[in-house]
Amino acid sequence: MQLSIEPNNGIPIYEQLVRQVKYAVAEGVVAPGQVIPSVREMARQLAVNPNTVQRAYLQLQDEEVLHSLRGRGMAVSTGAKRKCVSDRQQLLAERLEAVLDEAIRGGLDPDRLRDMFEKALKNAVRSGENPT
Amino acid sequence: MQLSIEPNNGIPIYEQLVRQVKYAVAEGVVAPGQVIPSVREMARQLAVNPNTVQRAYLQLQDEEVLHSLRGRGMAVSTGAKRKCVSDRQQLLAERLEAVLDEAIRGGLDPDRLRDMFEKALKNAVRSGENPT
Amino acid sequence: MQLSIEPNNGIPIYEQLVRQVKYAVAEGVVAPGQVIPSVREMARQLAVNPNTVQRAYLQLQDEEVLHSLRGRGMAVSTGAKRKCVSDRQQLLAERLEAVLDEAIRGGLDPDRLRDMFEKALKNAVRSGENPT
Amino acid sequence: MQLSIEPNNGIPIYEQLVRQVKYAVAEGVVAPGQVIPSVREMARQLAVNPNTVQRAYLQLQDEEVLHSLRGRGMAVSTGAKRKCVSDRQQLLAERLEAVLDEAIRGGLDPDRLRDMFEKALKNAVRSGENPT
DNA sequence: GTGGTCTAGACCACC
DNA sequence: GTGGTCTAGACCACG
Repeated sequence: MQLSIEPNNGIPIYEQLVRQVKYAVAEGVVAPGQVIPSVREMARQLAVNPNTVQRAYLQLQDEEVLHSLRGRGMAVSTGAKRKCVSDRQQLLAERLEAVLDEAIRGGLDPDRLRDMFEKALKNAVRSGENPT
Repeated sequence: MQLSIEPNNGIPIYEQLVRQVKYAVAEGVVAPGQVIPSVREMARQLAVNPNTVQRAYLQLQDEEVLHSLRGRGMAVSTGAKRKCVSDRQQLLAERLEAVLDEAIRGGLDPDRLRDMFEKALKNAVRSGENPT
Repeated sequence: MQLSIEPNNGIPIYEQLVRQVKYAVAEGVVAPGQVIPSVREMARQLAVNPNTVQRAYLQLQDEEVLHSLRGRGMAVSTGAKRKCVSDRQQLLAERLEAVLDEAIRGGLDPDRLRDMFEKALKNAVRSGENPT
Repeated sequence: MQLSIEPNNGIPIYEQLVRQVKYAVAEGVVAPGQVIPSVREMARQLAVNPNTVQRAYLQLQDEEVLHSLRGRGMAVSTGAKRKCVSDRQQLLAERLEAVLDEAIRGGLDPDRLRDMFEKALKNAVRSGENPT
């Protein structure tokens, strides 16, 4: 599991960690039952404060994506994959709707938005193919 | 010009004000040269601290959307309308692309996204017609 | 006496009036004893609030450049010309020194400043010859 | 980095702070990447309200001289030094020209101004050597 | 009346 | 600890 965080991009680091772990689970990069890197190890790899990693792991535990194996670390929970997949979809839907909602309230019409959507989609796909 | 702010929705009040004034200018609700409500008046209407309104107006002044008429109030600058319209479009495009970018990186395919887009768009339009 | 004020250039309007009247006196455009336009007339000509003109005249009275002739208006005082000439020079010296002082404290060396002075002087002379 | 502010000299405190930080950056007193004193620390040192310091830092952030490191403080941005050096020079040139412009319009001749310049320069240098 | 500045003190999220 | 936001209330200059 290879995570990458961008400090100071506006999104809290712990939040970036939470999302990326969820993505990794949803994509099957880490399978239920599998042990993930320790707080210390992860903090070292990402050059991040251990407190920050701890916070992310705690939140993932609250959301039942991870559970702790006493003395052995944190492991992906059973059922986490299904949960992450549907979470991802719902979160995305909410964010899309929030953006569109503001756009509509801001006076843009749906057809105009569809154009912008297709353009943005093309950019996003391309940048996904040629990661910076 | 009738603004509405939602406290505690995560977006700072002054930022909400900035956006809404820009939208009002973009939509022509207030025309260049026109004087907008005073800091105190706006603060009273929105039940918000005058300093918060002041901060929003100050930022709009920095962005050359407003300018102050000494002793008479703040007025919409010439050229502000064009600026606000293009700003709105660019901001929206960036936000759309950010969401889509993350979606693509998160493993969703374009057709799936198009579906979600249409659904979100329908919701947004409906909530725009029946404002909460 | 032809004055011109620029609203919203940062310098208070009443201050611009004070300076310009002093310049006019220093240059001999208006002579001691001569009556200057009334507050109302001046305010009308410059499209300015009469209170603002009043304030400027009051200050000029305090500085003994003008004095009021009961029922006939304000007139230039005897000795005002000499005073205005020397005031102008002293004010200018102070401002020059303030700028240079900050420049020195800001780390620029005298030779560098001399260059900038000559360049600025050339610009100022040129813009004085071809008034905008 | 040792700043000093003069309350009630007409220039807003936050503006004095902005200028002095820029000077410090231009002079290399603080290098890009370096973390500057926190809002609270600076406020304590200068016996000024933290909000006032905050406002100055915010403006410096808008001008891309500083950027915030979440939870760690404010740091000087890369490229800030070059920017500050050229800003300083341009600002000074503008102010010099403004003063000279008014002097010319006020009827003083260039040679007279050169004399005044040299005298003011001497004073400024001396006061720079024996700081009050 | 207007905008502009400043103080005092509070709460929050983040590291 | 840090920066960021907000409130409350004050004073000033300007028109």
